[in-house]
Amino acid sequence: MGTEDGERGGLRERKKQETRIALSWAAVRLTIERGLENVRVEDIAAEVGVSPRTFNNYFSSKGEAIAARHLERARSIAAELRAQPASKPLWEAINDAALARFALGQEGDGRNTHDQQWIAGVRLMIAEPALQGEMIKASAAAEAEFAAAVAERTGTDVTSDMYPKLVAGAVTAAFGVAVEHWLRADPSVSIMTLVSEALHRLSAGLPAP
Amino acid sequence: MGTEDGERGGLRERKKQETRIALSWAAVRLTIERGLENVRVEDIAAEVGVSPRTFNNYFSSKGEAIAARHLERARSIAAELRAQPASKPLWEAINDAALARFALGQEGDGRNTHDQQWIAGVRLMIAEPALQGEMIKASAAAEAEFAAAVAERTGTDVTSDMYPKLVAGAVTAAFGVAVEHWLRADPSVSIMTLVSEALHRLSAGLPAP
DNA sequence: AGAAACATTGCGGGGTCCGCAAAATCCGGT
DNA sequence: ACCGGATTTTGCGGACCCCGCAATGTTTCT
Repeated sequence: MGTEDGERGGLRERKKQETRIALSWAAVRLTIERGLENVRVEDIAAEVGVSPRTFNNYFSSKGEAIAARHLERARSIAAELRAQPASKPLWEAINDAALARFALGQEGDGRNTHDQQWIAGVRLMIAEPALQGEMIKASAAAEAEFAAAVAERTGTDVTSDMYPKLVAGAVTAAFGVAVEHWLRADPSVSIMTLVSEALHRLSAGLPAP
Repeated sequence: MGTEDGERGGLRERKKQETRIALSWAAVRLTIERGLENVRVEDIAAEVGVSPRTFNNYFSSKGEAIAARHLERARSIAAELRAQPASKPLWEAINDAALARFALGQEGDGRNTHDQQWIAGVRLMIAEPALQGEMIKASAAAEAEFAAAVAERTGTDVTSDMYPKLVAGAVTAAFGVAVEHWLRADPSVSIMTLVSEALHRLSAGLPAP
């Protein structure tokens, strides 16, 4: 019978990704429940049904497993930027890409468990010092992709010109600030509003208010 | 005989700081020589003449010890910003503060061993993946101080207004990009030129070139 | 089906980091 | 100048993490 996988790359690759994501989510979930210090690699592996040794084949540390969720989210923003029509002005495209990806808890009516989990996860990464580094590192990784997208869009060169990385760095910082404020202060203001405001100020040259 | 310390806080505190700095430099030096994987905590402690256990009283990891140099440098920029006259416009003050602190290898004539060591240290932190996180984390820590300085100067509030953190984040990113380009590409261009250019672009709203 | 490629697992070791309690050192008052 | 409390340093022991290696499955290709 014909192989009816219908998916790219073969079944093997697919399963790997599933395991990877499952491990990552398990790490987040357990850490939210018990705190980072009370979660051993053994527990995470058990939750997914693999050996502890296998966990370390996927992630080189507990922290990396947790930050992997964040990394993927951040990456998707770069992808979204690439998906924006080339005719759009850069800052407008950035804004639209961000808004598309920061649409959280908007759809449906709060029944979106994964978003909830993710928000709790971000809170965690901000709170636990041991995770802050990992989250920042993940942001930096995504920043590189974002810079590449900006370079492509503006016809500049990532290696010879500072411009793309400058934009990527500033935008990443803006996202971070917006998210942090959103989590800390009143949740009444939507994250999207804050992100838009931050980006707008950036593109205006951050004049003193 | 009279205690002729002439320094603040007592002799004890002083010695602690010295040990701390000595450990940090030793960590940098050894890692440059042998690579991170070939340096154990034991070696660093031995170099300074303390027990391995003591090392961990000062730093909670090897990486932190190395990044401590970077952290101190970054902090000094925030301090420099505070030292700028309040009458100066914000962006001018930021630029001047940065230039004052990025004056490297300029003075004297290359006889400045500590600057050389530091440059090599930064190269290291950029190259070794295990150290990237630490360096970024240190940058983030300094960023908070920078934000406080900006808040003070602009009369904004760090907790309620995004502005100070936005500026701090963007500026930190700009420093990072400038340093990275300086290290990677031709060392002919001075770091100060690159920093100024990056800041100027930022304050102009990062228009596509 | 058979072989090659790849993933998972167990084992073992080097190393890090921390808590704890004893020894060494410093500081301030008399 | 000395003593008592406070602080630091140190050694020890333990829990855990992370990786290399080699054996053992499992998928993919021909």
